[in-house]
Amino acid sequence: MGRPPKRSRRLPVDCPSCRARIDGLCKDCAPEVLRVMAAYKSGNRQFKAGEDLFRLGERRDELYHLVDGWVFLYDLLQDGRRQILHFALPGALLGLYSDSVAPYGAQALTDAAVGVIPHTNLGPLVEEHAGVGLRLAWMVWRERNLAYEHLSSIGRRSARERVARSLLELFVRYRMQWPSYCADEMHLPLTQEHIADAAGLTGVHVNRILRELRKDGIVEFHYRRLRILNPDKLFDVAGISPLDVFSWIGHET
Amino acid sequence: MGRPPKRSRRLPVDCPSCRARIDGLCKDCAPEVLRVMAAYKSGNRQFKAGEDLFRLGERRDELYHLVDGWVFLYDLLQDGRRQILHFALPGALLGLYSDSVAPYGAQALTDAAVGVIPHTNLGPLVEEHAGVGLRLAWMVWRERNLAYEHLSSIGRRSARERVARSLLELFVRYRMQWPSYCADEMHLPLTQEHIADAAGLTGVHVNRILRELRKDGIVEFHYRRLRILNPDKLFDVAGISPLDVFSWIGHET
DNA sequence: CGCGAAATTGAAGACACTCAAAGAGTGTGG
DNA sequence: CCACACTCTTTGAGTGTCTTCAATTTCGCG
Repeated sequence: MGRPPKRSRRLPVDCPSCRARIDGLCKDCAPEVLRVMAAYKSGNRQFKAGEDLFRLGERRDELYHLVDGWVFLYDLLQDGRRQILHFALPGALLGLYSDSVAPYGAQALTDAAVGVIPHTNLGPLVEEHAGVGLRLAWMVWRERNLAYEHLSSIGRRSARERVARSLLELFVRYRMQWPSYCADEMHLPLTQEHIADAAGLTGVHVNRILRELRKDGIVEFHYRRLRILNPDKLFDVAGISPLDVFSWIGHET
Repeated sequence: MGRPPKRSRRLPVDCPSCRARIDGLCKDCAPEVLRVMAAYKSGNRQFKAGEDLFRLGERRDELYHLVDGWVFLYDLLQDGRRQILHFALPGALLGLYSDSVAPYGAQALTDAAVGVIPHTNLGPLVEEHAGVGLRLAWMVWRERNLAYEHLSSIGRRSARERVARSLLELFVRYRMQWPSYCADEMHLPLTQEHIADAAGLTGVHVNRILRELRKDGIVEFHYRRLRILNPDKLFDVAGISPLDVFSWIGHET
């Protein structure tokens, strides 16, 4: 089974054991910095699966540091069409800068836990540890690059390529969270509709594409279980070079 | 005529007169900070229209601060399909972080001028002026948001909506560069093919959409001349609230 | 076991694409 | 200054991918 060992969704009490250290703001931080970061947090917060962390157009004066669970960012048009912009994994920064209106919503796919940092603390935090500002910029920059790739996928690729790319991205990024874990299968807490809304397609059509991919022995995604049958072919169908994945996970190349 | 007064494309000699102060790294900086920033520059550089600032997959160890001219970022697939990711205006940061491979190319649409900041200077710069790190993060964050809106447009909107949105965005963002300037017409240094590649459509289809929009008296775009005939209707067709534009230009709402 | 949400399949139609050719505009060199 | 070459734009006809609508089946959960 690809399912990771069952963990409670409670927030870790202290930063040193926090999973956001794998890829979040605190990655590679000296323990001393961790203590400082903790000082700038105003608290923690839990969300249930399906719950909105914040909605389109809401005001927020805090930054969420996702510590556990899956969250997706989405845009909603007047008539109900939905576009999923990003799937956020632990370590992601979900809030906003400055006291402005949210240009997108954020919804929990699983139970989720976040650390809360008020915006007003951001200035002083960066003042005290200049490296954090750069780290912040770097994280946002990586998200922007992911958005750009996503753009390229939706704008210029066929449905088959798009679906393949979505699954591949999710698989690779998830696997980075569990470096020691190794399997061709995982629990992916999405419906086909989520994939469709991320890929700019309809649920019906995603279903047909998945049928093809399954028939071709490339990948299976069925009731929240994702299994990679033929990785090489998957990269091929997605039109992606294995080298590209380094940019998803923040490696230097 | 909407054409701005003819300016030479030479780089300003000193920061205080640089146009990147309108919306770039240096916006709202104290004069003292400007002097410091200048100290971290390694020099300036010029590019001709049509020239690549850098190509997909190239390595760069410097950051470009666009000072004058239009540049677009693009992705290129194996088979030649092109996706335009972003149109950059003066003030934009074009380089990369860290010594990594460029995930996209950048090409000048007009003659362009940039200030060059080596990556190795970034750490020390931020060390000296912590605010710059935050400003950096904020700029990238805004670009990410623009990418998200773009994503939503391509993924969920009709060709008509997409083209309208592209033109509207370019018009509004350009106008911000010339706050005192006011006209319903501008020189837009793009072909219909550029619009198509940005909107995820073909040039032929963009042409048909433009014909419709012209016939409906909403907007004209013909041989690099853009004219807004009916702003209200344009917002309407683009499916955009006038309030949304604030996020494009970096205003607080 | 039975209910609701998600997945699956079919048939018909729409929107955008491809291919192809002609017309308009721009720039260059004679 | 005009002519030629080139790029960009425009238009038509036919095609294909993806959508829409609707019905049925499967799955997870109480």
